[in-house]
Amino acid sequence: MARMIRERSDVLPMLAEVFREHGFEGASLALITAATGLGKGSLYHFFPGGKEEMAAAVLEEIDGWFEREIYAPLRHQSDPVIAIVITLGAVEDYFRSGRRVCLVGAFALGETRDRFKEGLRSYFTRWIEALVMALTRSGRSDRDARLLAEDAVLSIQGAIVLSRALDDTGPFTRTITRLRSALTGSGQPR
Amino acid sequence: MARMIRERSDVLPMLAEVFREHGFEGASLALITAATGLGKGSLYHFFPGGKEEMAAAVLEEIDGWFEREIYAPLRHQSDPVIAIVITLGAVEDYFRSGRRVCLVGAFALGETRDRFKEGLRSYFTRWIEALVMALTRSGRSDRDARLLAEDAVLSIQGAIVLSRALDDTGPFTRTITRLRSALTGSGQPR
DNA sequence: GTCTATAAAGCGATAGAC
DNA sequence: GTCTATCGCTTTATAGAC
Repeated sequence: MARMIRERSDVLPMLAEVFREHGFEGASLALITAATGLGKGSLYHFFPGGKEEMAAAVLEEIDGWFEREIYAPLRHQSDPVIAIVITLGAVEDYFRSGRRVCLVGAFALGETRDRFKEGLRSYFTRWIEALVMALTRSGRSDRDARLLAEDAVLSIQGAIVLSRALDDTGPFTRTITRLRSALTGSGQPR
Repeated sequence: MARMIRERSDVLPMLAEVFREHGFEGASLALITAATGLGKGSLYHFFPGGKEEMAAAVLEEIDGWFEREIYAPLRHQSDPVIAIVITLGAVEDYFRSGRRVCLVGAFALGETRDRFKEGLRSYFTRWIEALVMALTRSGRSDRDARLLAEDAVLSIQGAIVLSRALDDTGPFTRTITRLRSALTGSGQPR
């Protein structure tokens, strides 16, 4: 009977999954209480601002995860090529090879875009900037690094869309493979 | 006073825009009546199946547009390279350089995915197959054509996501530029 | 074919007991 | 901190007048 939830952060992963699967509008309080096991009372105790605060908290946690697991290694790990390969693998796991939606990307397509504007912009620009840093450290020109980084981030988003539409992880895994070679090679063809 | 709407197809473009801007769940009948100027009575007269039938009809119209303007030229136009360049331009216009969401892509991310499963799959596979046909006709190997086509379609989807998140058409237009060169070149670097 | 009125259900959010 | 009960509003959908 003892509820295992003492902190807000304990429910964030479950919350995130509901938003990912149903979107912001689709994630009803009914679905959220079912997924978290928490009544509305508890939910509003942790998130007085309601659904909007829940979604904002989820975005913040996602942001923290990417900062820690992806951006920081890309920026600071001594060998930038190793950092690229490792974080590409982490991204593949995180998105379950395209089976799992990127909440930030999904929010960018919906009317949620304006509501969480700054969070979305920051998530993508910091990802791109971290990649640019790794790529320039690995010897690329600024211009090359920038184009490559933007293409990598957008390709991952598109790969999720396509893999989900086709219900096939192929597009996502092939994209990761292509990026591994494109980002670590010295600029040759695919 | 004379209402200008005599056929179902007259409302489809307005309907499509509402679904694009608000998603399936977010597109309430209230928003739809406002956007189309039609009362619920008329709406249910044209679409007895309600919102689901409206969305299905919109998807079908989108499918028809792409079949006509994109897939058919890629498959049959005498010069495949010209077909690629022309359809890339049409795609750029259609998505307003990334300002306009791809409804099919957005549906693939949401819970709408299962509801419209066949439509989504068909839209993307036919796009990819048509591109494969143009690329092989232009002299690519089957393997090359397939990888290139999948990458092109998914890059366009990702470019929309990123352009919307950053509120900047740059990623989208750069992606079209990159694809123009990657799909019409003979396989060199970017 | 279009409208208004209305039904029935679900929504997010709040209050208050415990 | 968690629950249930409830409010007020919006939702989809239907009925029936015109």
